[in-house]
Amino acid sequence: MSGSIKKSSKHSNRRRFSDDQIKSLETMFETESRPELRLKQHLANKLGLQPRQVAIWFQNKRARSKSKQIEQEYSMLKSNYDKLASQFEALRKENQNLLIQVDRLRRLADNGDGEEHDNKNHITLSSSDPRLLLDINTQELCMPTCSDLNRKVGYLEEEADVLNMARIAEGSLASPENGGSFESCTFLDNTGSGSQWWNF
DNA sequence: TTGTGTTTTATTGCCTCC
DNA sequence: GGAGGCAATAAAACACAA
Repeated sequence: MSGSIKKSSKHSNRRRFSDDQIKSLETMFETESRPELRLKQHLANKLGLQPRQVAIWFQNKRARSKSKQIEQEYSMLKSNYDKLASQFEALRKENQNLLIQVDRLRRLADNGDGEEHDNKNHITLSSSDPRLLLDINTQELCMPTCSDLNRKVGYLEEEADVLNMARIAEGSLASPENGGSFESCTFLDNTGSGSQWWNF
């Protein structure tokens, strides 16, 4: 009871600082946020305030400044987080679409429907490109093995013979360095696991 | 005018440093 | 142990919509 009255009387002569006082305090705060006692006393004399009031003003100002800084850091972190979240979402959707495609291809492979089986483990993704194989078990793209390509090469050789015959008929043979040569394929550098099918 | 939310000044209690 | 800083809080002053 008496406490509140006492407190009330304590604050009875409180006044807000004038604009000039605030301006001077702000200016000083910019150069020194924790001024020494002597500087605070000098500032108090200059502004007609108690040194204690100046000390408290700097204390409160530091608190305000700190919370403002925390607010700014928070909004920056939130903005970064939002960016990452949207990137993650885009990647997630892309991954989902790819999984759907893999699933579709696997079903086609299971049905033997349109896709060509090179052996029990692989299907070709493109009838025009024998290098693209999908491993049915791991769902990963992989390099063809010897057995994968044996029949494919035979098929292409037959096709090439037919073309050559046609060109001979037209009087123009294809140059040896042109077209269809497996040796020119850059992906050979990446083959591993003993798939040295290019020795054929 | 008044109720309500925000800002500013001031107090209190605790902690650290010398 | 005293001085000074900080966090939490009180309360006065202020802004503003209804």
